[in-house]
Amino acid sequence: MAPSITTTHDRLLEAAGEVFADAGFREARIRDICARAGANIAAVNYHFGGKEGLYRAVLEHAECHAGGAVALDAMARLDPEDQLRAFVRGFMARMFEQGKPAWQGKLMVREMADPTEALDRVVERIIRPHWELLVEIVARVAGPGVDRESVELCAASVIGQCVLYRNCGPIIDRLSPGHRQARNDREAAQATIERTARHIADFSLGALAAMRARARADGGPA
Amino acid sequence: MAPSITTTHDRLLEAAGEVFADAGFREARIRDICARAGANIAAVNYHFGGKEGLYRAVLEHAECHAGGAVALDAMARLDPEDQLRAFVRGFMARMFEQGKPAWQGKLMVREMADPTEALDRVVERIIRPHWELLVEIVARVAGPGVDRESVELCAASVIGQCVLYRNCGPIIDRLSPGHRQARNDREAAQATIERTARHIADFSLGALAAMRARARADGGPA
DNA sequence: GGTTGTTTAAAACACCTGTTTTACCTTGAG
DNA sequence: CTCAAGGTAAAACAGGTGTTTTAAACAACC
Repeated sequence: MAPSITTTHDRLLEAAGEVFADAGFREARIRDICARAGANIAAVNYHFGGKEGLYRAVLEHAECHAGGAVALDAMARLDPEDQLRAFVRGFMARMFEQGKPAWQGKLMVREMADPTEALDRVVERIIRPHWELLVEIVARVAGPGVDRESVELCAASVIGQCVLYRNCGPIIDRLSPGHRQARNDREAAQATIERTARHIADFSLGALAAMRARARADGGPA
Repeated sequence: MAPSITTTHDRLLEAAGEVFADAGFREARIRDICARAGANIAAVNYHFGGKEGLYRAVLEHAECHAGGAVALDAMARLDPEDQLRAFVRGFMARMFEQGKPAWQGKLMVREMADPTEALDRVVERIIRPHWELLVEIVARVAGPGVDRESVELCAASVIGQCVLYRNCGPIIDRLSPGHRQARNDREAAQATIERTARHIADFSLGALAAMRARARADGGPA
């Protein structure tokens, strides 16, 4: 990181965002963060009171830069099906992209795999908005005949498919070599993500269509 | 653990199995393992050469007790659809059950979330057999018109849905309170697992049916 | 210009965790 | 009984990590 543009406080925040997003809270080393920020180790304690304080600050910072991802309005004109496609694509992108906008997604997934003290805050501020949006979309796709519990199970199914690729990359690479995510080739990686997102959306839409049809068959004539 | 029934070597292996399965390799503390085994800390190094050696020994031990879970033969008489249901139910059970038979499943999922040096071994000896079986089942359900890559993506979708509930329990509890997994009430937990497994199987079967229909529509007339 | 409060830097600290050492105990053969 | 070998126990060790201390550099103000 360029140590010239901002204050130590801000450089620390920036560097911590990257490191926490990539390594998670526990595996992140504050010596590493400080090295990237060109700051002294004691600076973390001085400015943020400790590693946890720094993590909380990064979360707050990430919340501000949430962007318009969690906006149903932006997709209001789309079919529910296309809304789901857009959601999955956006969700996947957030998990794999590089740069600041992706922090939120990565931190979210990290907190899923390995919760910290800040779990409640992360759930309420970051995860729940995404979740509510997805549930809303799934409910529309599934149609009115499907009860809330089933809708939530379906939403969880969608999330599960997405998260797998983030958390189990090494195993997927070994099991399904053709799917190897070219880590260095940005374009190839992007294409793989795109393809995977399309599969997840299609898979889920197929499932939801079946569920809708079944609900109609069950509930309609009754 | 009862320190009376076996040798220190075996008690250590037993205790390590539990702790590694529940906490994962990194989070497991050998002091904790030794306490459960009623053994001295130095015993780990004496008998297994270190924490990693102990982990490898546990894996070997778990491989022997694989049981007949990875047997397509046992389900040969079922429809492919019921084979998938059986697979999902068995997979979920392995991840959540308590006791020795569940080690393998838990270690497998742990290695997914947080790989160790033994990843290659775990993949080849434990994960791949399950994977090949699942791919085989999915291929049958999807029918001959679906290519291998799509089948593998679908298999990954199934696994992703299952693994989510193991790795993201705390978040699911918070997002979907109705689904709360009663940790202490064995029966309620069992019922929840059963219900979730049924959902995952139905969801996936719906998706695969749609995919099969589409493949037939695309490929048949062509 | 001196003083005061803020920020930075280097080192030391305390804690946790896997490992090693050292001595002791138990056992079984000769 | 003696002694050698394998196993066990307690303590010390070494490496890494977050934190604290101490002093120095800097900036703003009277």
